[in-house]
Amino acid sequence: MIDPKLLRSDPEGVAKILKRRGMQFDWQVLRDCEARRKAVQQRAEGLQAERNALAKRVGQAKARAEDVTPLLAGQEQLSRDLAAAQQELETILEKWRRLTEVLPNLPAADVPDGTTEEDNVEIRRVGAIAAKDFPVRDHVDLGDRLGMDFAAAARIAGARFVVLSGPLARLQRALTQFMLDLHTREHGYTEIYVPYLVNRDSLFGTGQLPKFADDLFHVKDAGLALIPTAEVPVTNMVRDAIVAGADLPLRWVAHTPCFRSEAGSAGRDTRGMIRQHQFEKVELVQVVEPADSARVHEELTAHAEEVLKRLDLPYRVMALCAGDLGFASRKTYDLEVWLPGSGRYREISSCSNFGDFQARRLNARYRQTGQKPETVHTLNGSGLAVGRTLVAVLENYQQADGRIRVPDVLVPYMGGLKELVPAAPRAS
RNA sequence: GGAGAGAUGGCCGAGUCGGUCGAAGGCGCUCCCCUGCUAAGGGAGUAUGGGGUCAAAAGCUCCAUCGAGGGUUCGAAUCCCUCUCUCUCCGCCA
Repeated sequence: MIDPKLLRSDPEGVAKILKRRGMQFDWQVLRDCEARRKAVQQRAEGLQAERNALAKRVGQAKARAEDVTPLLAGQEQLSRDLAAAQQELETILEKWRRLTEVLPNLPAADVPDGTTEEDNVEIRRVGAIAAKDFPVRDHVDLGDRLGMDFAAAARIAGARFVVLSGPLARLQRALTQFMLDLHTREHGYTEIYVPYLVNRDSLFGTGQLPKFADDLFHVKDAGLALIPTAEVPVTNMVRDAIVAGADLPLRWVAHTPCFRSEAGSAGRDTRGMIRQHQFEKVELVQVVEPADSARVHEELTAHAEEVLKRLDLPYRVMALCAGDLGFASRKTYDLEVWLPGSGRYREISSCSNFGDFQARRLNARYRQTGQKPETVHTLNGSGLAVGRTLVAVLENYQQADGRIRVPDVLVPYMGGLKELVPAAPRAS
């Protein structure tokens, strides 16, 4: 939610900033709506004050056992006027909500200009891409005899699911454990376990609703949806709360499955584990004081990068341009890992500073002792998307014979196993 | 799933037959006094959001909010309805 005070006082200025996202919106409608709101609210509140004063006089008269009928004369008209004014005000407020809750966050000043992915700016590249002296395979080919089974998943559930078995299942668990341990032991995050089904208010708070309902799996009977990311339940920890200033920053790390309908991406990334309806993710969330959020955004990104560094996976950091920013974000860095199988970098983490945008929708505040409550800032980032990390490990650690070397940091998590060995080709 | 009880300010908790209740009291917190330090004590203050006034802040003032939504009424924390959540007992169960 954009600060309503800003929206009311300078809708044109807001429209100008949102234009950087490639977004046109009719700010004059907002301005007119606001002008009417002010007039009607004043009228409605004036009538309410009148009614309250009358009720008070009636009460006092009754207490003195006086006849109250003369006082009640004319109140019918008042009731009708009041009801009409309130009705009108409600209509205007509803319109205001409808117009403003779909407005995305304002990009930070240092977000690069641009309209599409193509305009994102590479900030840095880390890790050398190892030259292979054999034909590289992608994770689907490699996984085929390691326990990656898309056919079984299709039978069980449908397209865009996968079954992992044996060492691959364990590798996924190892990656998860490694990430959780790194963030809890070295980066100061508290591990948190949360619901995987969330209600409408939670989805509204983080910005998935009302605009992006189609991206979710809904459990209609229960009025709930499967989480598309742990960001939703974790960030909602502070919804409708006033946190003590001394308790900030809040830092949480959660491992959850994520569920996405991928409506609108039919035909895209249909091969392999890159784009699934269900995938595992380790998510970092921070709730901080406004003055800290820009710095924390850099730190949180570094925390996610550290996972890639320790896995020795080559990656680059991209600053998203204004046109490519997510709905709720004021600034985002994407981490893209090198995938030899497709010869390109692929997003494996997205680290965003939401400023006060989510916090406003969530009504999430903090209070310094003796001060007024103030809106917090929220941030999050994948640390990392586990499924895609698994893909990256397979493709970057493959050997000429199809074996996968286990990254050093994962060996303890694999019970000492140093190599994944493909099963012999099936005799058929 | 069955039966019952409840939801009030940062926390606990009172609200009588609906009337001057944004709400007693306590705890906590803030400031001041007292005190060699600590402990104890005395005093004052202490919900949130919005509108108006103001250059702005302070102040003043108005409106809303006693789980949420609707209703009855001149007037609802108090009465009625629906929903959500919590608790107790029984049943079932990972």
